[in-house]
Amino acid sequence: MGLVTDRAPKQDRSRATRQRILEAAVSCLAEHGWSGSTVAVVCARAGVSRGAAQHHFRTREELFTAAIAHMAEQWLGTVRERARALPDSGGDRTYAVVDMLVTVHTGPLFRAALHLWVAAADEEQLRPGVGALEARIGREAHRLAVEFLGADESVPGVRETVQATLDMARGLGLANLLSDDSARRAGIVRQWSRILDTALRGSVQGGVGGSGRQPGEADPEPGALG
Amino acid sequence: MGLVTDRAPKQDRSRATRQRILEAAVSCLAEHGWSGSTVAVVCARAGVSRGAAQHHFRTREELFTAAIAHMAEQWLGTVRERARALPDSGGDRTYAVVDMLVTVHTGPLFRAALHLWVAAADEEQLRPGVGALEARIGREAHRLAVEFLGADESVPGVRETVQATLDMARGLGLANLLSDDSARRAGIVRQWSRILDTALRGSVQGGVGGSGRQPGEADPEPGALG
DNA sequence: AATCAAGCATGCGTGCATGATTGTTTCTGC
DNA sequence: GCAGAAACAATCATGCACGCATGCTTGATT
Repeated sequence: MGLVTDRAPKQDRSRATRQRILEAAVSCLAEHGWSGSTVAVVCARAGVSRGAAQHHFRTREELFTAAIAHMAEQWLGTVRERARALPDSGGDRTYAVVDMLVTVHTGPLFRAALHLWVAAADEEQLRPGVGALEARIGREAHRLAVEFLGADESVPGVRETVQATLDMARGLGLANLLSDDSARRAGIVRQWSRILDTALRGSVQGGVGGSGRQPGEADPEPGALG
Repeated sequence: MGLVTDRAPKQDRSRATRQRILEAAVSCLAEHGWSGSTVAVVCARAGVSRGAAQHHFRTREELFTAAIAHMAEQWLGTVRERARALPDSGGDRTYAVVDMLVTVHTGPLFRAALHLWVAAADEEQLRPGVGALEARIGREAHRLAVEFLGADESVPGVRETVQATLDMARGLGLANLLSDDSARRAGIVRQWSRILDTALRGSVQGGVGGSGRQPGEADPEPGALG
């Protein structure tokens, strides 16, 4: 048959090392930040040489662009995994959902994404990739939060309430960066879930200005993951 | 009299350039991030040579340590300035306070602090200084929020509600990093100010687990500024 | 078995940021 | 007015990270 037009990656080893490099990149982002995640550091963590990384990704930017997509996959898997452990219904479920949302914003994946996020604010080369990650993760996070909470977005104010919950989770994840914030966080999660439960039941509703948003059309929500 | 033991900075020019370097450092942090804020860049923005900066701050770390303190001063001034424009009372006041808190988390000062914050998660040399900034700003932010909102922290749950508000503001500030998030933010601020107003009036209260915190003893709240 | 290409490792050159050194101007004290 | 120190400027030296170019190893094809 013809030549190697299909670029068949029959070498399983190649894909394996590629995966190792990507996972090492994400880990290094969480542990050493953006500028600290040099290709040499990533390669050292992956246990390969710099030449290997350069074979798979010509430039550093290309490497982390791929790592961003890798992170999105990991995040979706994490959330779906944790979602199975949620209680079926009742007031406990609201707490469980809020706790889960906040928890996935305090893990290593969120740290990595946060580093990328902040770095992308200045490094122009990162903005497109991180922007795509942000958009995708944000939409998914909001969609899953609405689903898990059983919220009715056709009720005015509910959408904003859910968004506020996610933004608070991001804030808590940010607060957990430097020091262990788990003690303070626990109390906030409890209180927030109470307030959220009350708000979603209809006590605190009301149209938000003249927005008049339809349930279907989503405004982009910034994404962050844990 | 004796020699220059008192280190009297009689040279006004010296203090002036020092201030210019510090302000340039903060601005560069907001615009170029941590690793992008090289001393040469800061000096270029300040309009001085690298030697001048090196005269005032021997090392880069020393420069940004001083810049951190400078930021804290600026932040306090900004908040006090904005606080004077708050309405006296009524439901509008809650909205105005929330809006103000969120606004100061979307400005250049918050961007600079955010960059420092994230950088300090990895750069060990930055942690003490940024930790102090975080502690001071966090305490002040919480104290001012309680004061402006007229919240009664002796009521169980109120403290956590205020903290959650600040964490949400931080999350909104983070969301505003890459893209202009003002439209989405406006709706969230409106909705949350409604919920917060209801929560602070006593509808959504309740002890937070077995924390049993006394009103006086503050747990450290992470700081962020705008 | 031989050959060829992909996967991978090693060494080199360039550019940049930091810190240190030296030189020049400006102010202060006697 | 002069000496001395401080403020500031300019240059040098070291280290690091990236990208490239070369060479070795492994697996696939015939």
